[in-house]
Amino acid sequence: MSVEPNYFQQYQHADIDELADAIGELLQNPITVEDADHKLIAYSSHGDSTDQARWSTIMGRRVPEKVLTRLWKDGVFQELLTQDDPVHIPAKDEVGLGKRVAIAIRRGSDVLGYIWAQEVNRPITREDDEILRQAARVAVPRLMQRQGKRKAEEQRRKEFLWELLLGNHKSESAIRQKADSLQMQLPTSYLICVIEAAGARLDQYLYPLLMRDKLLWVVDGSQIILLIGLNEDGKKDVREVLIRKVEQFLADSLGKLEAHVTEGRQVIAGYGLGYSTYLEIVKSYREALHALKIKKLFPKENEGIYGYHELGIYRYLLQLKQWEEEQGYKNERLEKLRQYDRDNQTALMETLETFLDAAGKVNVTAQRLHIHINTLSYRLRRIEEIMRVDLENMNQRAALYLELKMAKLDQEQ
Amino acid sequence: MSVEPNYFQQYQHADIDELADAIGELLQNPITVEDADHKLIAYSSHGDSTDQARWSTIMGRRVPEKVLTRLWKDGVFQELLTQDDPVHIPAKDEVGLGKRVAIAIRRGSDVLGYIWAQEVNRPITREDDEILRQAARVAVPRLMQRQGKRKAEEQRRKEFLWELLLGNHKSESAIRQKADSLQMQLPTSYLICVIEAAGARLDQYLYPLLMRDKLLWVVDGSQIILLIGLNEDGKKDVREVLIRKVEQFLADSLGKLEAHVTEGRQVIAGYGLGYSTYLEIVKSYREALHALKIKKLFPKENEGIYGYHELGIYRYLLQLKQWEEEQGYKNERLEKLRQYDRDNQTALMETLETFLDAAGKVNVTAQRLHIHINTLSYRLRRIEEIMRVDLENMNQRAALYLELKMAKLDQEQ
DNA sequence: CTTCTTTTTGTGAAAATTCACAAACAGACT
DNA sequence: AGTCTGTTTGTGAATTTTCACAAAAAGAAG
Repeated sequence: MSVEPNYFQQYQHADIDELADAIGELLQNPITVEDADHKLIAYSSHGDSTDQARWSTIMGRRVPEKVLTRLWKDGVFQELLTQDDPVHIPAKDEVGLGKRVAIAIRRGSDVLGYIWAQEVNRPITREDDEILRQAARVAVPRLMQRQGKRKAEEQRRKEFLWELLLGNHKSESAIRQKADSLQMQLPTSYLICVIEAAGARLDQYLYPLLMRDKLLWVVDGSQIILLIGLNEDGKKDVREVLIRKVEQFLADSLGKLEAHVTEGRQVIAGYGLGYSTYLEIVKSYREALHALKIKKLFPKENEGIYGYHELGIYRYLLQLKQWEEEQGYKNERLEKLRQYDRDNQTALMETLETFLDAAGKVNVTAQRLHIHINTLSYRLRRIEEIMRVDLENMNQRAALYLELKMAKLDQEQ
Repeated sequence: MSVEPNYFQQYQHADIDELADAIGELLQNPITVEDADHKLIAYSSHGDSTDQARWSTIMGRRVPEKVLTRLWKDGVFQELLTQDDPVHIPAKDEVGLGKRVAIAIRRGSDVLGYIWAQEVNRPITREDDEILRQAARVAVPRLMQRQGKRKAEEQRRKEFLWELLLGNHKSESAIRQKADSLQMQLPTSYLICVIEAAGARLDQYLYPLLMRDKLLWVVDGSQIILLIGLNEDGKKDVREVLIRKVEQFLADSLGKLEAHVTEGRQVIAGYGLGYSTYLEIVKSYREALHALKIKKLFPKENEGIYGYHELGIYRYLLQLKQWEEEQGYKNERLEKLRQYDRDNQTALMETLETFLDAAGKVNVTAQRLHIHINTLSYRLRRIEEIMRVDLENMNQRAALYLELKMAKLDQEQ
């Protein structure tokens, strides 16, 4: 293996624009340098032939939204954010983007910006990768200064989010003012989503997602807390559709995440209701945490469910349980059935739970239990006798359902 | 109408035994005088021919339990307690009771005791009634002295019960001691039952019941609070059977009471769980009151239900409602359905409630609503669309059921 | 081993549920 | 008046549930 030359030795202390020109000379192609927020930082002056995307970027001092969206969609940024090597990108004519190569400028796990090299004068091959790698390294100190400010601001924003989550602010207008002073534009509507992973570094894992949607987020131990905006354009219907869209999106990506990361460790997520005033962020946060807690306690029962409002009776369960304990209420019916099961080595409790879970449908229940329908019918009659309940009565059935799930709380945990 | 003679003019200040003899002389039959607790107070010395019942009463200084039970069963005491006239009682040979006439000795609404006149030497006719009426009046002062003591004791017992109900005692042994000092034998197990009637004088109405079972009771405004004993003879099974018996009895008599007294005013009743230690009497009382409260709020839903343990989900409802309010949770689903009903003049809410109440049975629901089954099926599909719920899912169904009943709380009240 | 109780499975007929499809009706809007 | 939408009712067939009755299997108790 040959020793690679040090392409940018004389540019260690050069201006960032000079660096762009130098890369452009080496690759014989137009170069653009952006920060992590895709704001233009420098560009090579040499190139005369360029594409629509680069032209718009330079004129607007930022990469057009349309282009960014497309690149996120195609997974280009996901690649850039997770690897050190340059990424070769085919042309995307619909958004006026010619063929090019890009590399992330990174320091540790932080991405400070990107270098883009367009392919117009000559193709950029794998041999050129080292040039870009070195260029990315050399660009780091230059971007650090900018990043420093951004980081500090980011930090202050995160602190502000914590204040909001903990309910430290007492007036909506004060919140708006502080948000303005931090140059944050709070979404008109929002919800809080909390994701928890036992050992994984979630923020790293979620980086593409966080960057793409410019989400406001903070980390708390093994949890990451996201503020997700629901910007309503106008009518109420729109807002509802939007919420549902976000819910859909969350359910999708959280589902994927769960499936993806489950290499030994567990990922759980939950989100609260959507609100419009930021005094209520405390509620959304509390709701998200509650959903998370319930999902930990009843993983199977709440598979595919993330929203607090979707929890159904589980939303009440902990509260009810606590209340029962305070009152010192002892539920004899369930205990009697459990005792019967122990004495006779039967499975009436399981039968009852399956039956209730199946909303009283006998064939479903029998199938799930792998028993004959008449066996089920016999068992149900037996259960009614032993517990003295009427399973046809909705009040009793619902109460039993609640009691059963409550009982599982101290049984399994 | 002829003026009745004053039969007992010279006995106004005579001894109670002399009075018994005097009545015996007038009626030419054996006489027995008892207090309200059926303890023997006096008897005529004249008679030589007597029956088994009277003999046992005199020898035991109290009317045998067997005889009392029979007389309660046959409604004799109910008559005696509620009317001023003598009651003519046919012979009840099975308990060794010959034909006789009895009258209550009463002062105001209080029954102080009874005069019994056996019919052996000559029949006692309607003409003799006035003799017994006057005798009962003359006997009053004599019984008052005894009654005075009894009343004071009764008063102290009632005060003690109040102390128990309010949880003023901190140790079980202290409770037992005080009970002993008041010569009360507390049942080994018990439960608290509360009956409420708007305007009626319940204690008067329940007098026969209270007297018969020697229940401990206190009055609180329009409520009467009963301590009902569950004396278990031995095994656990027995206790359970006993509790069920008492429940049956309560349900029966309370049902009758409700049906009977509903001349404009409402009678409601509820009872708590059965306990064995008297520190827990507070719980049973609170439970009884809670059952009462729920029955007021949901009279139809809890018709024929009196026990706290039978309330099902209603047991949780108030607590949950309060929690929801504290959390500031707004239920949008139900509101949406209500709005739809308003906008389109439909009855989806009623349909949903009926469906849930019928435990998801379509034919029952359709019948109750007087609609075609397909209409119901259409409406249910509509409800699922509008509310975005899956009525087949037990969790959602139960949650909806709870929410619906909770919503009724602030809707109707 | 027999007897008794409890549990499981089977059969068959009546009743209820589900589903697809269609006709009729009412109200709102053009 | 015609159209559209939402609602109600009807029909019929496949499927499911309910109920009564009975036979078999398993385990405990004598």
